[in-house]
Amino acid sequence: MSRASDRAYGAIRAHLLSGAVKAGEQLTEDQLAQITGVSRTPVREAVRRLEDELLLVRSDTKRLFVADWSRDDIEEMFTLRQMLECHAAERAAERLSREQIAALEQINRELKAAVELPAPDVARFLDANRVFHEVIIEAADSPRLGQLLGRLVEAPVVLRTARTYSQEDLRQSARDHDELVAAFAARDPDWARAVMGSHLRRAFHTFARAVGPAGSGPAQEIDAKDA
Amino acid sequence: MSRASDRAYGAIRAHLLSGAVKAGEQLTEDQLAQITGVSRTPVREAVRRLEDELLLVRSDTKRLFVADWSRDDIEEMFTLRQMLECHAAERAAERLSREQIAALEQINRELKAAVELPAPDVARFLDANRVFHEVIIEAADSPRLGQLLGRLVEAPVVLRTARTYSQEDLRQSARDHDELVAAFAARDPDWARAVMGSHLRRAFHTFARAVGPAGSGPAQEIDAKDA
DNA sequence: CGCGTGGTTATTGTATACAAAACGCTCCCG
DNA sequence: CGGGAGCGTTTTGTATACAATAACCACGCG
Repeated sequence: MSRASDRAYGAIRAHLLSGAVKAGEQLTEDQLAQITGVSRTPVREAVRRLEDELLLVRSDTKRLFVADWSRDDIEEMFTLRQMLECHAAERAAERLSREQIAALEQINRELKAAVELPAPDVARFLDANRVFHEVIIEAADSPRLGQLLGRLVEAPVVLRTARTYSQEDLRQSARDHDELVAAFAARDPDWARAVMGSHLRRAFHTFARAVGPAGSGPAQEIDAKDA
Repeated sequence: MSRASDRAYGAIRAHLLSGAVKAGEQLTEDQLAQITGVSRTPVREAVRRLEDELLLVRSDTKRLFVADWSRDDIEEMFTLRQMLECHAAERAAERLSREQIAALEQINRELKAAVELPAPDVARFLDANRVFHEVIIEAADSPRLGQLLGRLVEAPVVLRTARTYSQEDLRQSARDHDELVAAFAARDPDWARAVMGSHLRRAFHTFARAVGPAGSGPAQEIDAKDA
């Protein structure tokens, strides 16, 4: 995409995930323009993308806030993601080339390496994890499916709560990926779907544990007052 | 939303669906600004929304074109919509109030009236149909689900091929809606899901029939040359 | 003392001018 | 005759100034 609006997007996204701003906090386009070093025009474009990804939300009167995800919001997101990504895994099982399957194995080796260093490197883990899932979605060969999933996987919680992963959580993810690869190699769509389903559902519970039991967690109030 | 960008969105959308422009044709922001009577700034915002809804697409070098849906694109869209809207129907069956179910009955009466006039009034039919589905999605109480479905149902084919509906097609839709209402009244999520599934899958075949057999239909080439 | 009301400031929305990039054409060279 | 480099034109991207709207605050009235 365009240079300035892309830089703005990346900079704002990094700023949000860095934890420098609290959920529910108000932001202004001017602030973001200063932070990113570009004018408000590309900032507005970047902000629209981040709104689509639900990292930012607007109040009823157009004021801009950092999104605040409740536990129910997270569950809803994972449910939708599971529905779509199981479908993707099914299609991928029928379409992945041998080379792509080999690539997935390689990516998962990298992922395991990130888990097993003296201490797990969560950033590297997340990166490999993201690429792994992207390859599958790509192989599903359904552009709109990819577009819809793009929205969901950008959820803020993913990075925010990353550090609450235990090493055992990470290891289990790697094992899930291994089994996914096995399902792909066997060209078994049902198997792939099932593994993806449990993989994502477990991921939800890992996140949910960090946020708290059902019914708790931040409330998504955007009254423009409680900023 | 904002006044000018909203007017631009509506005007451009109407312009696209009016058939005044051919699929695959190139558009420029200036043209659209003239048509809509606002400056390029709100036009660009409107265009971004229409890109999200896949009514417009951009070439790899940012040129803007009217989207051209192949038969496979349409099938993909319906498959995703079916996946998501079946889920919505399931949730709605557990959540619809008596008042909402009564409202659905009323909407479907309106829909039947549109079908049975001396000649069917397709515009009225589509309007009632849209409202009917919106009520269900609303009742599903899943904001992101609604957001995702919003993308899909805006597909250009819906209005473009509307006139290819036979009266019998419309009557069958009305019967499907009746059965959905029955499933909701019975509070039976499985029933609701199943009816919604067949309803949408049949709708796909109705559309596909208009476009032609598998493998045919426009190709989604966006090489910026064939405009 | 509560609460609406007017004015003031902060924030978002729009228009316009300019910059950057891409397309298409011509012309030149092999 | 084909291909590619250069240049003018078209189209998109960005900055800035201004307009419209919403929040805030203080004041006065009941």
